[in-house]
Amino acid sequence: MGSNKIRDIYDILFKTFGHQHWWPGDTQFEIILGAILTQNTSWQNVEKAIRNIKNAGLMAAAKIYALPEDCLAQLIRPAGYFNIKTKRIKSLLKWLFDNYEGSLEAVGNLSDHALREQLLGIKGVGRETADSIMLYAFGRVVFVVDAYTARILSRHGLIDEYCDYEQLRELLEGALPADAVLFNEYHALFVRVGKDYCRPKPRCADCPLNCLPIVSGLFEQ
DNA sequence: GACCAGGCACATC
DNA sequence: GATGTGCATGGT
Repeated sequence: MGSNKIRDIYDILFKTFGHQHWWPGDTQFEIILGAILTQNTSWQNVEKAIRNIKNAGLMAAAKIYALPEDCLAQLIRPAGYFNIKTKRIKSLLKWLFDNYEGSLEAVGNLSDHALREQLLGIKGVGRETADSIMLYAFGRVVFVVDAYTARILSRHGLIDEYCDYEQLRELLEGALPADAVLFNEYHALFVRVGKDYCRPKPRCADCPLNCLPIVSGLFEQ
């Protein structure tokens, strides 16, 4: 029930938008950094922060770990919430260096379950950030749920908008073949159509998913 | 000038 | 367990 619709939505999105080439990042470390920087923040702003770090020649775990907090905060300023994100990045790096000598390769030896538990234990890494790191930095078969996922599926009447994160993740993982490449593409496509059309105030004209009848029922005054 | 963005932790009830 | 709030820059 509903699983065919979930596949149908994927097909429409992929036909409309094609490959999204996610995650936009050159290295495993850059992906992880981006996962924290993009929390409740547009990728456009994150790119500025990443560029600052690269221009300073600091895009490496050990270099960021050694950097004073106020320096890091200034570099990532364009990404917003820069004081909090500085602490989150530092806490992730402290975990990485305290437990794995700074080696992401060593982290990669953890089982899916252990990796997720470890990531969720880091202050500043919640479920979406952990799952983004799992999927996009480590290629684990985890569906990354975000605000767009919930909004889009709820506007198609497939879920309650305030559906629990884990329930929604299980729904998607159950409706789709367990394939990291597919999960990668689908999450990126949700973000793509969400940004363009499925905003809090919907912009349904020309949206390829065409949930206008449902949405107008929900939002008309 | 509002609205919004690829969340999360923490306080309070 | 559910709900509310602070965190902050930058594009539309």
